[in-house]
Amino acid sequence: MKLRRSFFARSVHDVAPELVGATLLVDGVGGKIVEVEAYDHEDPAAHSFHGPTARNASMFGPPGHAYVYFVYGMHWCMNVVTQAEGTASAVLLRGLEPVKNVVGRTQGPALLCRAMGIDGRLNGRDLVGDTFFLAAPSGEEELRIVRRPRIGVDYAGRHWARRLLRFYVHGNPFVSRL
DNA sequence: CTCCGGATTCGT
DNA sequence: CGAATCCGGAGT
Repeated sequence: MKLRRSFFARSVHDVAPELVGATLLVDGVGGKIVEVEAYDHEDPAAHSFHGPTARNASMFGPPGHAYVYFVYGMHWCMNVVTQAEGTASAVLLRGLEPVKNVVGRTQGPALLCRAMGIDGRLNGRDLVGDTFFLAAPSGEEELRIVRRPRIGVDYAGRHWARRLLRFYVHGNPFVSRL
């Protein structure tokens, strides 16, 4: 079942864990999301924390759209925008299990984007579409979800750095790190 | 306008 | 642990 707008128009804390197990399709390339991180609109680690800019504009846009950003001068990372338009929270995709036409490694936010052919062209694109969308988990398989602190956000301060905002499938080999 | 450093990855 | 390599955001 394709995920609808209403799925994304909720708190990022509800959406993030539910995205684990969902399948992402990008122009014929597909993979199952096995690791994500939640970025709350009040989180100092969120790119939206200091207000809207040209770079993070799509985070402030309507839910169910992609926020794709360029980092370290060489990598693309993709987020799924959640909550109401104007409330900039998003879910970073960090690990993906190849399902269809995926070439290369998918462990880590940047490798995932490279393997799926995701780059700046998809920034701001609607994820509730025909060739670009997310599908809910089958429901048949049992998913043991692990909650852990996020990767690389120590600068956000103890409180936010320690929060369990990283979610992944227990034991899945496509999770970026243990 | 300059400067710092990052939601990373890879090689040493 | 440092390099690669770009640009947003904060400070001067």
